[in-house]
Amino acid sequence: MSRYDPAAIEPKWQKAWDEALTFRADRSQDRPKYYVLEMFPYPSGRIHIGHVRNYTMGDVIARYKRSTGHNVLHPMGFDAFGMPAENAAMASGGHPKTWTYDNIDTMVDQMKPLGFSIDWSRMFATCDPDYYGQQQALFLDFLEAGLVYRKNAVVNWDPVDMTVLANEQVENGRGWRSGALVERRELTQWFFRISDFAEDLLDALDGLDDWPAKVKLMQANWIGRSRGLQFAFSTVDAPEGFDRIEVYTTRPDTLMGASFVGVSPDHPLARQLARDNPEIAAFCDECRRMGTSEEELEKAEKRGFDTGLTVRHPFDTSWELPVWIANFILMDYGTGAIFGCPAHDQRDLDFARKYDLPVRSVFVPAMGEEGTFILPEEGGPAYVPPKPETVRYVAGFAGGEAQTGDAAVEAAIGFCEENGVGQGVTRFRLRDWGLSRQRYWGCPIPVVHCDTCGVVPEKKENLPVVLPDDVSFDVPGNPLDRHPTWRDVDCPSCGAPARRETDTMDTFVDSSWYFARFTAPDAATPTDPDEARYWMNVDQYIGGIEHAILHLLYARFFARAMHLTGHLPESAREPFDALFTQGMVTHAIYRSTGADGRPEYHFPEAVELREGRAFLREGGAEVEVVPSAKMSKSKKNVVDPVEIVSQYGADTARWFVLSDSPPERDVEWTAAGAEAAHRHLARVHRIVSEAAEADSEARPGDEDLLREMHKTIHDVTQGIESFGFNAAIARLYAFTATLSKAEAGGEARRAAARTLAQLMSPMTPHLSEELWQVLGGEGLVADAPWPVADEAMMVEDTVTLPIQVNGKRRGEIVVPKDMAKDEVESLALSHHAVLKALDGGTPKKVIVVPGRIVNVVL
RNA sequence: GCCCGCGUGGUGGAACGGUAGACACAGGGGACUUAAAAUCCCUAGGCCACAGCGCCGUGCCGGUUCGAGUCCGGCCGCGGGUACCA
Repeated sequence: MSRYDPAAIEPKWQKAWDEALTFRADRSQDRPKYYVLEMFPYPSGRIHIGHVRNYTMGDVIARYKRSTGHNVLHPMGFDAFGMPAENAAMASGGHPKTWTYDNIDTMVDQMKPLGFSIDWSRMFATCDPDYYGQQQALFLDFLEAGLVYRKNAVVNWDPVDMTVLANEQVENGRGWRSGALVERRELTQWFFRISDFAEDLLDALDGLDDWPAKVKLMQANWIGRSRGLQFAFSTVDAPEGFDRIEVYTTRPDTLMGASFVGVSPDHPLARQLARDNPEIAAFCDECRRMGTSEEELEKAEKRGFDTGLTVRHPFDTSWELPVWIANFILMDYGTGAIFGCPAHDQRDLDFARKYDLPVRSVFVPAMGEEGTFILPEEGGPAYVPPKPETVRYVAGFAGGEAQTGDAAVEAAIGFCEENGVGQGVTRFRLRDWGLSRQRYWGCPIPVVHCDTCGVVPEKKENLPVVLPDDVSFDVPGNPLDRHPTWRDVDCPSCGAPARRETDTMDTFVDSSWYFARFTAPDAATPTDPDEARYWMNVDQYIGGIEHAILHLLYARFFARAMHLTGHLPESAREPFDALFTQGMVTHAIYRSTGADGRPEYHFPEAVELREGRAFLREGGAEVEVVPSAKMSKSKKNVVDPVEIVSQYGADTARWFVLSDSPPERDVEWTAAGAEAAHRHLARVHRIVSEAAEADSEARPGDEDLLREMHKTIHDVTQGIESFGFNAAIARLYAFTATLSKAEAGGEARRAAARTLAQLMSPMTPHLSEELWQVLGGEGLVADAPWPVADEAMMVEDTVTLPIQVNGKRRGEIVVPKDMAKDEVESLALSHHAVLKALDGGTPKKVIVVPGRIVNVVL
């Protein structure tokens, strides 16, 4: 009997699958199709243990679906454009292209030994001119369909490096390289009209039954449908053209609590005033000296500037409100102007207290619920109850005195419409998607700027517009902008000399349609209608929760836009039927304090674990253990999958990343856990090999073993179907133990062993092929039909029922499975623990849940 | 700040509202061995009068229920997202 040797068996079976083209996505047979997709990786350089977990989950599904008779599409590619390649070029002088393709080569070499059932013939990278050329064709079609337009938008501008910064490149309001204070600068940029689809993107969430509820909720909140009132305040003594200030509010019922009007520093009125008031100009400039991220804006100290102007309250023209410019009002949302009601908005209250503006409550808690309520005007916090809650209006103007916020809002809108004060409108928080990036390593936007014709789309026959190779990164900024010749082209319309657009596309564009391209990666058009109709939708999409909003929303928009432009069928407007979001792989951090008092981190290899404590191998000093931290190179708590595979084999790595944690949660990688997984696989190898050689006599334990086998088939199948991989694996551990201890004959043990090998095959495909062969299975286990549990074989005759007294467990009884309820009840009542608790009395109530529990209530 | 999650033994975790701690790691004890490794077996939430039909226990406080880790409300801590990181 040979010992378990993954180094020998894994390459052997990978070769066998390759030669048989086992995992080619093939639609020649008339079977149902199944498309499983894991979010493709960014080619950072090396695969990460998190990738292993992500792709193993997809692989389990892919292999399982193959064995249940599906034509499976399971592709892989690379999300290859983006900033890290340019950063690497700046740091070490290479070229983003070489850096990226070298990384892809390395990562493919690292992924293949893991034995994923991927159709590698479909692989592409988004930086392949063939892929981005098709993306440019999509852009032109979207442009023609009116789905793209240009407008001004603000970016983070580094005034020293003279370059645009990403939000993550802004640290505490300063450029990460130059350290200069970041400014906001306006540029003309391209936008996708995603907001036109806001309602549809929101409503269609209801149909996504196999998406996590939390993701749908996050998307719904992001899209943010709100019902409110749009109206105008008329101004007093304002500059010409500013007779009215349009505002939008979701709480028109609080109009009588208005205490000021606020406008964004980017509001036209603020800009107009800044022209001849240097103080206002200075204030607005200061507000603009801030990053563009919502987080930064929201967390910044709320500041304002009194313009000296006033507006009249719409219900009482003698009531004047001051107009302030405030740094927390976004020009992008609503009309860029609000009215502040400090009593019912904490932010407005903070603002009012800071600048000594009036506070006036509009409503108070409903009768009988006041408790220790303190009015905001008397020092209490802003009173902001949920809108469905009933409150009592003390300064209402529409609807009853006691009503819910929702009812009051509707009544207020109705009142305002009747009196010509404003209109009820539905708005969305979702903004159009700005896709322009002032960077080199991205998909060029295929348009030309001509002095006579304006913005002219490139002709499709001239696609792809290819990135030039001869660029340098020795100075900051976009190399396309300073390239000597690349910009110079003839206008596609009039033929006169013109300039190419040098902005490239947001990398989210690249990842918004790759799933469609996988269905026909070599097609001469973005998709092949026939292939798309067959393979779409993605039946199961798997990826990180960090993509819950942006990537998934953009992809949903793209699928709609691709349908409108004829690239996807109607049925693929919602491209991902089921979504699963997996957790991270974490690892302990080993930390000590260096001579300079700063933390020093140590690689796991440098540390020895004894009795739960950690010591340096070198010198033996004890180090601190910080458990379950996100892996990061700087903290030195990374685990290299290549190391794990060479040490234990791919099957061990695959088995372990699935075994210890539910897939949606984080999993902590521990060396001891991997070791144990490996020992278990070796044990399985030995037990199965023994079973293969056992004699063929029938034994009394046969029936027990086979019943356990059918129960295992049932549980493991359920586990895989419901993403309960860890539970499926726990079941397989138990069944292995049962098999090893079984007093069963050779035939039963071989049947059990064959089933075990098969049930493990999605997780440990190489070992399973090997065992399948040892047991004389026909062909490849990868091609064998999935076993089906025989329900009749699973039935147990008796069941153990816990007996509770007042909800506390006091004993248990073993009864026939189908015993009548009253019989169970009388049996339970004669249980000694119950008799003692009753002490001669009678129970108030006896609850019998058949097959579950008995609860005696005294 | 705002939106969304998560919190259970020494550790990772299991548990259709129904026996809390399955399965595994680390620990303890034992078998085999000249010895070790490997393998196998047993044990294992805490507390106590140390073994009982005992008490306590799923981040904290309160509620619903015959029964709550699970549902509801409020807090605390950690993580993800926050529109130019992917």
